[in-house]
Amino acid sequence: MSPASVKKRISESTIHRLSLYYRTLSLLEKENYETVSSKELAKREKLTPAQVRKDLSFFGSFGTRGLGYNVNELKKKIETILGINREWRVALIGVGNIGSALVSYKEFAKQGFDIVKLFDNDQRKIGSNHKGIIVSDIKNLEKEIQEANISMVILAVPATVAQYIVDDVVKAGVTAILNFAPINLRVPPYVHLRNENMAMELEYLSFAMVNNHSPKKTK
Amino acid sequence: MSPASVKKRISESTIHRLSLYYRTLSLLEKENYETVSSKELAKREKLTPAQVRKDLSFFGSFGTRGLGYNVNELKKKIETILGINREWRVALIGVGNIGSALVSYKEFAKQGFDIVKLFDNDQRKIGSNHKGIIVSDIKNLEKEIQEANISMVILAVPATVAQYIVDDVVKAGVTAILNFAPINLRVPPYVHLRNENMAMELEYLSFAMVNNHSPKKTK
DNA sequence: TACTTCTTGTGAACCATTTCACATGGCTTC
DNA sequence: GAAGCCATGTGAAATGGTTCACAAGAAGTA
Ligand SMILES: NC(=O)c1ccc[n+]([C@@H]2O[C@H](COP(=O)([O-])OP(=O)(O)OC[C@H]3O[C@@H](n4cnc5c(N)ncnc54)[C@H](O)[C@@H]3O)[C@@H](O)[C@H]2O)c1
Ligand SMILES: NC(=O)c1ccc[n+]([C@@H]2O[C@H](COP(=O)([O-])OP(=O)(O)OC[C@H]3O[C@@H](n4cnc5c(N)ncnc54)[C@H](O)[C@@H]3O)[C@@H](O)[C@H]2O)c1
Repeated sequence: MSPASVKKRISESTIHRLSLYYRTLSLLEKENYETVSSKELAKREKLTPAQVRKDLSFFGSFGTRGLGYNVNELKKKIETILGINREWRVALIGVGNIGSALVSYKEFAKQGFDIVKLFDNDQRKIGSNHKGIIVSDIKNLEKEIQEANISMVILAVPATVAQYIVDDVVKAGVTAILNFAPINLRVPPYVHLRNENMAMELEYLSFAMVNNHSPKKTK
Repeated sequence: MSPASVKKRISESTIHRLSLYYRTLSLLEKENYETVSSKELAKREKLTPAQVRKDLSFFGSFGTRGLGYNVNELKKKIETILGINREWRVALIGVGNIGSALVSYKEFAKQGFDIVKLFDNDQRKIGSNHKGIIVSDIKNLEKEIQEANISMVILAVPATVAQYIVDDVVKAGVTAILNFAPINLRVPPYVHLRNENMAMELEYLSFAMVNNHSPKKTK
């Protein structure tokens, strides 16, 4: 048993798998499963039961020997671990092709990621209404981010301007950024940055095809 | 020296890093760099020089001792390794929010990923024109995929129908799929499947914020 | 209560990836 | 053409992640 207070380095893979478990547990809940074993969970994710148990064991012991895990209980535990048992106030910057798609996506809000602010620099877009949110002028970024109590930013602007905007976003006090621009952004060490890079996934597929690379897992 | 013919298990991380090197080499080329050292490349990717050299060494020896790598030459080598020195004919299924964004994205074509077919089942979308491509009826999927010589599919349909469509796509002979639906798809072992899951990245950020998790690298 | 069955939680073993460290060899200068 | 410099390429060591294997606990049965 390792309580949450004990600092241990949790690997990126473990966190990603927790996301997968979470999604599957939501499904199992809908299918009215009461309990689930590491074996069953593993089967659904194409992992080993030991992997599932080890992942969970980093955060505590949530199961019952001989029985498995209570679906609803484990789901709530993972929500707490991932920090999605709360609202995250998110701003989206760059209401273009990909930005608009993301605003329309309702699943984010269901998981606690509430897009409450939109920013752009295009006069035709500023003031327009997207899913009930009025697009703000990027000029007011710092002020409005602070007023709206934003803690995460989704960045969907052209790569050429991404670094400038990130600098402003960091100045405004935001410490978590999901970036869609295909560029290496510089941020201070205390800022959490993730890059979403679709071209990279296509390139991986291309490599796999050319080399007949048998994949072990799908990310 | 390990020639391309020698089969060796290359890790997913290595392939992803090759994508990063590729992007940086393209930039360096524009900045008129003639050569680049593993040190410089590593600095730009926030990796170690040894990591860069080891990654490349799996595929051959492309550098010159004392000098570094020729930028243009290495870029071409990586293009060959990744299999992006050719055209991939891609079909996109589901011309909704995210699908439309992807069709408009010109960078894919620049890297050899040519979206040449669109499919949907919505009568209002079938027959409409997106960036010069007429949306086809999903009913004709198999026939049109084969006629158009498609080898990759981008799937941007609701999770509820994704498995049915994947089954048809596989039947049509496609062996590479990039899936945006948040669901575990079943495919035969010879089909390459990658999942793009944005919620997972937000959840990672959430975890990192809550746990003050210092990231080592950004994916 | 004793016995069987089932599945967790976890050190230890195993395997993969990253980093180290240095011999090697090309390039330049004198 | 010898010497010095520099950065590659790569075995070996170190680190990190996954799987094994089993003790132990919970539930059901008799
Ligand atoms: N569209 C895709 O499918 C796709 C796929 C992968 C990556 N991306 C990346 O995502 C980013 C956005 O792509 P897109 O296709 O949505 O582009 P887009 O041009 O449609 O949208 C960019 C938006 O950013 C806004 N913008 C530009 N400069 C700005 C500034 N200084 N401040 C505020 N807003 C500004 C523009 O007005 C526009 O609304 C790009 O970096 C692109 O490379 C897009
Ligand atoms: N929009 C986003 O930002 C976003 C983010 C992450 C993941 N996703 C995922 O991407 C997928 C698409 O999302 P979206 O927001 O673009 O949804 P959407 O509803 O806008 O688009 C889905 C498209 O698929 C088409 N479709 C539905 N059933 C079909 C069928 N049987 N055959 C062919 N076409 C069919 C619809 O007509 C529609 O055009 C979903 O699985 C969603 O969960 C979307």
